[in-house]
Amino acid sequence: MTRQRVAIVDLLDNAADHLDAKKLLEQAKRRVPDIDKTTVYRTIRRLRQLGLIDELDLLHFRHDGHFYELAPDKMHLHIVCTGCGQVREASPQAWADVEREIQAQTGYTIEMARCEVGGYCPECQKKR
Amino acid sequence: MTRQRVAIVDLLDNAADHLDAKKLLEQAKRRVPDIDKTTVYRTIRRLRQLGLIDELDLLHFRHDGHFYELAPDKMHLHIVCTGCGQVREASPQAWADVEREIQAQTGYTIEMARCEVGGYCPECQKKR
DNA sequence: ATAACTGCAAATCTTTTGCTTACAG
DNA sequence: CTGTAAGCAAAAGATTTGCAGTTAT
Repeated sequence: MTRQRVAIVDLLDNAADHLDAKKLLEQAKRRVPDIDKTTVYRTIRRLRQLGLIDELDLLHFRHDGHFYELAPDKMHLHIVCTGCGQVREASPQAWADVEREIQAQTGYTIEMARCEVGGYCPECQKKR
Repeated sequence: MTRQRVAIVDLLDNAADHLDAKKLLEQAKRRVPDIDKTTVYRTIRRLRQLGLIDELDLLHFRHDGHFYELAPDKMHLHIVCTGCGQVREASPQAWADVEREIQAQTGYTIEMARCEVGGYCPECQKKR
């Protein structure tokens, strides 16, 4: 295992918010100053192929690139505040039902799901 | 209303599958041969700002760009077959429940949602 | 040893911007 | 007329590829 990979995985593991490739690179540089963006992208791709991380867009609220997070064992929903851009996650209570219904309706087996919701957080609702 | 806009809106309106900017350009060229990609992108942006079309990624199964569809009145889920890439839509039955639960859980008001699910369609399940 | 991993530069792809000309109301 | 839209070329941002040198096992 190389130092650069350790750094990237570690960052994803301990990230407070969702990271995109640029932030990942910036922060990894603190640990491995010579790390290149290519390595970041290559590592992301591997981890994604292995199913270890998930890719998000967060509704492109900030930019058109992608964000990454360690693949959770349970499906969850990302909710982006259209006012302040803050991202929250809702627990997957309802998801099991949705999944069952989709399977019944379409005959598909569900392997993965990305659900991104936009709305106003309680604070931003007051300001309107 | 310009000819190029009519062409683009018309294509989105009558599209059988989901279109990305490139396909939109190709197909619009049949009607307005000199139309430029810039016009396509600008029109897409306007329509999106007006809330008339929705942007999808379809889990980036084909590429990292975006797909567009006329904004439906009811929320629905896109389900992409991981085997053959075919896209289906599931009706929004379950969505109302999910939405209610998210609102209760987080206090957010929900303005929009994009839900993309990956799995295997019945045909591809047989082939495995 | 040797196969996998890295950095660097250049290429590719999608989308945006600046500017000048053309068109619709 | 007058503002809005179109086309063209060039720029910008995200991601990938080719290649030669380096590192882990």
